[in-house]
Amino acid sequence: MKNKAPRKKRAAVPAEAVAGAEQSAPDLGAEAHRFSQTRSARSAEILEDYTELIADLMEEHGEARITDIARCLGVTHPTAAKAVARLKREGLVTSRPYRGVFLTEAGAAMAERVRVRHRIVIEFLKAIGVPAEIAAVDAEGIEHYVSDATLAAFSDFVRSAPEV
Amino acid sequence: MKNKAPRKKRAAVPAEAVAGAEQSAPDLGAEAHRFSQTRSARSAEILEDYTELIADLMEEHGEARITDIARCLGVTHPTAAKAVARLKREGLVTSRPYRGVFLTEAGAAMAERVRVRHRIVIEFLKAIGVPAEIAAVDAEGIEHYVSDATLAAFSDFVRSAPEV
DNA sequence: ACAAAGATGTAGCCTTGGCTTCATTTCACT
DNA sequence: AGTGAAATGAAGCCAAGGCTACATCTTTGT
Repeated sequence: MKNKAPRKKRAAVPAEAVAGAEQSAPDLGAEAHRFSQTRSARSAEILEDYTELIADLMEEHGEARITDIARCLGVTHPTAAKAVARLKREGLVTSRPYRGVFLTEAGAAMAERVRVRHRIVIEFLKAIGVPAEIAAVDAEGIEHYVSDATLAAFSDFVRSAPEV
Repeated sequence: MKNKAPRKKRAAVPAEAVAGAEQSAPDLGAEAHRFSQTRSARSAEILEDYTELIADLMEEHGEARITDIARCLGVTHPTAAKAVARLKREGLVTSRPYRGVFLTEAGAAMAERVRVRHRIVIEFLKAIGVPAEIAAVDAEGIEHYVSDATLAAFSDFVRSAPEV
């Protein structure tokens, strides 16, 4: 074994002197930690999108079919099927061969959370003057990265400023 | 060839009756299109993160080293190296073996755009009452999904409401 | 000058999210 | 009831972003 423990020599970058220089946390990795969180959110994005969509489809038709899911998301059906398999592994949905997809309790709970968040983000964007169509697109990406604190701020804003 | 052209029978879901039912566009795929855009943004996220970070590091030390990049992002060095290789392929950076990484003009331009956007998003979040540390984390994810229109709205808001 | 430490490179593996192609099952309709 | 279209499944490919392990180059320090 050669390089195991992290050492530092040379012009080791302080890591606080970078990018988020407004923070004073002296621990190496304040930066890194932030990005880690973002990475986690990133991997949850797709799960959330599928879950939300499946909830919508179930509400509309009582079931969500792979083909519909795929069409709504703009992907091919094998892609949707693979994602559903993953959702199943994670315990968010159930499905039987050649049958539709259904949310489990956990899945329904997640869908509800996601839907609420989604709605708030869209309303908020419109409230600050973003055109509805653009708000719809942006919200699709933004929603996955909005923390509870930020969501609360969005919500407060919408409530306190009905028109802008 | 069997299933080639898309046909529809049975209970084909209208695709507008779902999720974003606020739009009236009758073309199949209004939904899908929105998600496609989000997917594009998703794949650009990492490029933007790296580019921005490299700009910061270059500003601080005149060069960006793989190890520093990796540490700041909280990934291992081979991961950073692979990403840099991709950035290089895309013409955003240059590098020579065992030497640092440098932004090309295109890379510097992207970094500048990203930095401006990043700053606006953070200022905006703080302006609506999100605590600074949380704003920093959320901005890291949100920034990649903010359209020009939304960014303008953010910017306007910050200017018109210095304190909240 | 040289040895050790640190930085970089290389190879290979995993997972995920895309895709195409082809096989199989269901379903709607005559 | 039977058939053909549509839906689902299964296999296999690719790129990207992670990782570990190991090899090699540079730099530091004595």
